[in-house]
Amino acid sequence: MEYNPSDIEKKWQDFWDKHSSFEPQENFEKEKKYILSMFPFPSGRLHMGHVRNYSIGDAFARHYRQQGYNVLHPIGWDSFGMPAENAAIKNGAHPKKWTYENIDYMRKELVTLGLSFSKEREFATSDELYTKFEQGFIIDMFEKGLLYRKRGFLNWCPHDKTVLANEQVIDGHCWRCDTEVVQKEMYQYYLKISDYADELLEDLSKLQDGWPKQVITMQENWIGKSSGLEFDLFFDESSKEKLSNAFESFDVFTTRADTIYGVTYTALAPEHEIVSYMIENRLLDDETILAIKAMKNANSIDRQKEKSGVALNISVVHPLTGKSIPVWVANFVLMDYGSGAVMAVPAHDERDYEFAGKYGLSITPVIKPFNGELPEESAFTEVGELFNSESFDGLRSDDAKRAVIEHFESENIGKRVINFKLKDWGVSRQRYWGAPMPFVHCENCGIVSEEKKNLPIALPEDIEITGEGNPLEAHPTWKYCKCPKCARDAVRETDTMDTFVQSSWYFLRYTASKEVQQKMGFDAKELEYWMGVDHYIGGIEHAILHLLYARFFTKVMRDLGYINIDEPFDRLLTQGMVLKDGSKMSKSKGNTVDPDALIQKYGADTARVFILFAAPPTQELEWNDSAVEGAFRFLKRFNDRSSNVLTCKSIPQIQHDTLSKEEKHARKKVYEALKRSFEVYEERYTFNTMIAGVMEAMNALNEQKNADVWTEGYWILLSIMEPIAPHLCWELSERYFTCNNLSRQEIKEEVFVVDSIDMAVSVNGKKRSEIQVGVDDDKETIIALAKEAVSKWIEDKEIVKEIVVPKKLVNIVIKG
RNA sequence: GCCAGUAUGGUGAAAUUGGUAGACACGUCGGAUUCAAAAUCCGAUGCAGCGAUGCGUGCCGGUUCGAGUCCGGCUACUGGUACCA
Repeated sequence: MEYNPSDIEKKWQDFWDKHSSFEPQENFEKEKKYILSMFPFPSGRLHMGHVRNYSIGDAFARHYRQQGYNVLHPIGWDSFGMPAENAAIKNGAHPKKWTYENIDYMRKELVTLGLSFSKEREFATSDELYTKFEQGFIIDMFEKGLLYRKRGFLNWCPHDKTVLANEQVIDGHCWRCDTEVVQKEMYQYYLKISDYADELLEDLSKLQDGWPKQVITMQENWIGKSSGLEFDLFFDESSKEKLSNAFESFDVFTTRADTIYGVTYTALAPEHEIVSYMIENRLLDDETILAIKAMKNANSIDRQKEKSGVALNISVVHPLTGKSIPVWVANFVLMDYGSGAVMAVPAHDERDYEFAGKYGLSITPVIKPFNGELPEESAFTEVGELFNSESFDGLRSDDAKRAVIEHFESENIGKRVINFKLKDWGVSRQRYWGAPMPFVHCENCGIVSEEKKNLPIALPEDIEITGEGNPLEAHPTWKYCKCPKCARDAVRETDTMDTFVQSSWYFLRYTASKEVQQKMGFDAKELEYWMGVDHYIGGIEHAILHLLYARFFTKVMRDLGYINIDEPFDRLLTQGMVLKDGSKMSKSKGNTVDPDALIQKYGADTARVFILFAAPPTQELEWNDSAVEGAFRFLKRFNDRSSNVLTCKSIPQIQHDTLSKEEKHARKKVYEALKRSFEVYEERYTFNTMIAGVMEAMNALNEQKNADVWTEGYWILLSIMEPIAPHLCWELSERYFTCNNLSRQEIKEEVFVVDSIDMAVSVNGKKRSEIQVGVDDDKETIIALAKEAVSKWIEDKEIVKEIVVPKKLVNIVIKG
């Protein structure tokens, strides 16, 4: 029969829909698998990154269904966020209408891909029901003191009177009106992720077996725990006077206490309160003030690139030597790390060295290498021996760190502290299309959380989005309300939540069955059964922020008493980006390839086979139109050659030892493919090699004519391929096996038994020949055979060594 | 800048633990079939060389009997960098 993807794909999509084939079962006795692909933002159309993500996830889900598990494989929509507002600005579309129309379209696209998602668990994070439960959690966090307000700096466009996301700032200017962007200090809501820094770091060890090493390393570095010395630097008398005695000293933090005698200057962040004081009180000249403002307004990446600074013409006193140290402002000193001030030791820190070189500041080495000289053109940052350091001279720098901190502590002039790079999570946004922060500003009571019975606090729909100001702030009536505490007139919070808040608990929400969905966010029993997620699949670009926030949120939910797990994702597969023309395919770059056209031309099975075959999932995938054809031809061949298969209801029993060489080889290839498929799902995730194995088996089957071998081969191969190309496999499986083979298949070890082995023979590590040896041949026999095979290369040469690697190779080492 | 990756034929890639580099495909070339073409099937295909053989996993160096794999130093590209999601 001809391969006609559009017919069979429609047939099976209808069949699955009619039979609700992919709903999880309520049977909690059964072993479960929770397979989750990261949910999409409904940008309008699926892109290839989605196709890749969901093809991988669907392969897991279908595989584990075949293995007999109760599988939860849900999908939903990460539907709040900036692009909906951008669309409103551009086309005048209402964010809600735009979003839900996109969802309707994309849902159909998912169906045409044949993805085995549960239907009853689907939701969008912009659904009021979702907002309702989320606002409840946020109130709990606020009441527990995990949510607080403080001032923070935001990109501000003075013309549009609006806050800009980093991506909306282009070369320091507003994306819409090109006005120069300034940093404005405003009150923001923050979640205290820093309270969980230690646990987030420690629990990474629990994820070691299930998560990629690189993600764990990135998270470790992001959390950035370091131990060091914190101490005060006191101003000298004239500087104090200059500052009108408003400040006596400031805090600095260093991880290199051993270099304390090498301090030659000290640097403050441009946002430091002393700097602000000096600007406000006109203690600096105009040029200096402009330079500092420029530092503040530069983005965080540029600030770390080209170092710049200005002297404040004030000085502090070195705590041990009493020497005078000039105070500078430096762009690379960050206000939200440590205390926003550093002691600078140019001799032993790269950044300090570069800065000192640029501004002609003095460099005093205090650590020298154990052997050899100090480098002349760079900082010496390795472990060495102290000198120029009074009583600490001669200590190793790592011992000196301890000794110096102890000295500071005993003199009561400093202390050991632990610092984290991890900053608290700013969760408020001055935007419309997000979940409103459920708080009320009352003149009497301050900030008051809304009563849970009034949730959700839903968005008004009659708004205008122009890109200027905050639409909720501008709405004529929405924000006016009564204080939940004192009932007086009050004003609603107009900030909405970061969309990372929604994606931090959506995986919990999926565990809610239909019966509980209206009543609560999730049910404890259901959650206990389904969590944690067995395989979480998503882009590597989420390695830090989303995954860290989701881990944090899970721990907070635990401490609020909602759940009792520590980590949400047992195993993580980070897929590589789908690239086109060398860069990420994304809605913001507009370099997407449309999957619909691909499906229309070749069918979903081809799209899925291609995308899984083209590269291992963790690697980047550069788009290549021409390779799709090959995937299609493979499926066509797979379909055509099924004409060799006999109809049956169970796997044929075959006497292996009666078979010809080609028949034996074909069976071996088939079971090798099966073996590999198990490895792929459990450990390796390399679907490309799994498909290659199936292709090899197909090629081997084609070398022989035994109908039973063909039939057994298809029985197994259809089972392996079903998670990848489900429509064709169900079709063939129905035709020949009444679908009886779409289940767990057993490996038959007899096919792997061999009586001879091919070994390579190399001379000095260079392959020169091959030999065939018996399974039980001893080392001497093998070496003798090998020497004969390479006699040409070794005659008249002195043999130094003979190495035999069993079942692999023989290496003869000769002299000269 | 900082953190994390990646680099193998004309192309996508394979080589699971240091042990036969290039499996499986794409493409190209040749053949069969066809009035012809498409589709399909069969065969060849790392580079250089008629060949023997030599060279070959981004670059430079090292460890080892043996390195795509381990170590040191570079280069290029990609992701993240806290308001893109």
